[in-house]
Amino acid sequence: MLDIQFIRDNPKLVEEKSKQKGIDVNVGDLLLLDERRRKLVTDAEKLRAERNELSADAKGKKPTPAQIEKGKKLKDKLAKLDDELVPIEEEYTKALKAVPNMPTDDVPVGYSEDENKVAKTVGEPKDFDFKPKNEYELAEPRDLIDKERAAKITGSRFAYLKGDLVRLQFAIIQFVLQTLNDVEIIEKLIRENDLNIVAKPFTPVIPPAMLRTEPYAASARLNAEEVTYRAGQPEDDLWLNASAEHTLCTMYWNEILPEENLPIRYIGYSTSFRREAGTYGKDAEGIFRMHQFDKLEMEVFSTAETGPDEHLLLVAIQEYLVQQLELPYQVIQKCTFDIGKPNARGIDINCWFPGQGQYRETHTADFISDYQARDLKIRTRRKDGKVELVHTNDATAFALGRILKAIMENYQTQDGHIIVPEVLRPYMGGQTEI
RNA sequence: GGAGAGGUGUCCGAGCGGUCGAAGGAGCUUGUCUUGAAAACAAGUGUGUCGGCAACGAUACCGUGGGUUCGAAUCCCACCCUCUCCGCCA
Repeated sequence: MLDIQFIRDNPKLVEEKSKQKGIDVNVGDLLLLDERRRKLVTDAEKLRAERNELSADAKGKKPTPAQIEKGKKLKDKLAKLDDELVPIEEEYTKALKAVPNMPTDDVPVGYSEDENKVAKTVGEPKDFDFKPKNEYELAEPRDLIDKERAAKITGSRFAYLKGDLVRLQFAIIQFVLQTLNDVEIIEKLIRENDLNIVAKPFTPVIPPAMLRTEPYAASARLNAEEVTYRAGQPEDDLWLNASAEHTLCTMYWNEILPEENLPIRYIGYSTSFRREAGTYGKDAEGIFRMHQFDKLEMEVFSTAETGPDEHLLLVAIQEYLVQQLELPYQVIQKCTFDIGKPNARGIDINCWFPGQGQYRETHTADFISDYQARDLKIRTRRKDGKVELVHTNDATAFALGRILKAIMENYQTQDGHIIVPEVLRPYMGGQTEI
C-alpha cells in the first residue's frame, strides 16, 4: 500500500496517477475517513491516558469507590469509541489498499495496452524457407507434449511434457542457476548499464508452492478471482502460488533486515498455478497459457536508493539470458495502464515466436518500490540505526513453458526437429538436436 | 490421527492482576583504559500510531481475536502457529 502521509500531502497527484493506471480512486473519501479515524484515535488515546493515570493512583492500595466509579465511566466511553472506530478503520484500510503504487516519471503515460512502447528490438527473426510450425505442431506428432491425455485427467490447459523436452527444461534450469551464480557476469552487466549496485550472486531457492491468506494478501498479489487457486480443503487456508515471487517476497514478512545483508538476491524455482479465468479460448493451442507451469523467478530485497537500479539489473539479466539463447526479442516499456497496481515501473520482454509470426510476452520485470514492503512490514535497519522500508523487485528469469515454445519454434528444422541452442548443450550431454 | 510442551524485545530468558515496554544475560553502539586488540568498567540500545518544524509528549504492542476487571504479558474462552514422542507417509 501507499504511505498515507504521501496521500495527504499529494491528493491531486495520487488521483491523477491512479487514473493513468486506469484505476479510479476517490482520494477525498479516503482522506475523510483518515480524518475521522485520526479524531477517534486521538480521543481514545486521551481516555486511555486518563485511565492509566487513574490506575497509577490506585496501584498497590485498594482503589476508592470514587476511583472505581470513574474507571467504569472511562471504560464505557472507550467501548463506545471503539465501536465507532472499528468499522471506520476497516473502511479506511480497504480504501487505502485500493490506491495503486505511483508510476515513476519515466513510465510512459498510456490508457491501454496499445500504448506500451517498444524500447528496443534485438536480433532478426530467422527467414525460414518453409512454413514454420508452432510448438504444438512440432511436439505433438513426436509425442513430446501430450495434451489429449492430460485433458482426460485434469481438463484443459494441462499437459504431459515428455522426453527430450523435459531434458531441455532441466538444461535451461541449470544454465540459469549457473549464470546467476556467476559474479563476473553480474559485474559486467552492472558496468555496462552504469548501475550503482554491488555484484552479488543470486541464491537459488525452492520455495513452498503454497501460502496462507494473510501473507498473500499483504503482498498485494492475491488475486483470487482471476489468478489464484485455493489449495487443499477449505479449512486449510492455503493458496497455490501463482509464481515463486509470491512465496519469495513474503519470506521476510514482519522482519527487519540488517543493512549489511542487502541486497538479498534470490533465484526461485517453483511450479506456478493460474486459474486463467476469463481467458476461455485464448491461446488454447499448445503450452503458451497453462494452468500449471514451471518458472524461474528472480526476487530482490534492497534499500530504497538501490531499488530502481536493481530493477534495471534484472532487465539486463533477462536480456542476457535471452541473448544467450539467441532468440530475437523486444524490450517493452510498459505504459502506466499496463504495469499493474503494485508496480512503480514495469518492463516486459517479448520473444519472437515464428509459429505465430509475432512477438509475445515471455518475461516481465516489476519494480514495486516500497509498496509491497509497507504492508508486508519488511524493513531494514540502516547502519545509523534508522529503520526503513525495503524495496522489492521481481522478474522472470524464464517461464519454462513459454521459453521451451520459443526455442522450439525458433530452432526448428524443416523435418520437424529442434536444434538445441549452443549454451544448453553442455547441460544435455552434448546433444545437438531433439 | 493420538499424547504432551510451548509462543515475551536482535537473540536467550524471567515475570503469572497495579510499582512491567517489561528483570537478568548475550549481542550491538559510544566512551574510559590500551601502541593496537582483547579483557574490564560506564552509558546507550524495540516497533507502530497520533500530535509537533524539532526537542519531545501521548498511546498501543508480551502468537491472534474475544471476555472478566476500576486496572491484564499475567485470569477465562476460542483460534493460529511451533516443538517433542508415537502412528502414518514421500
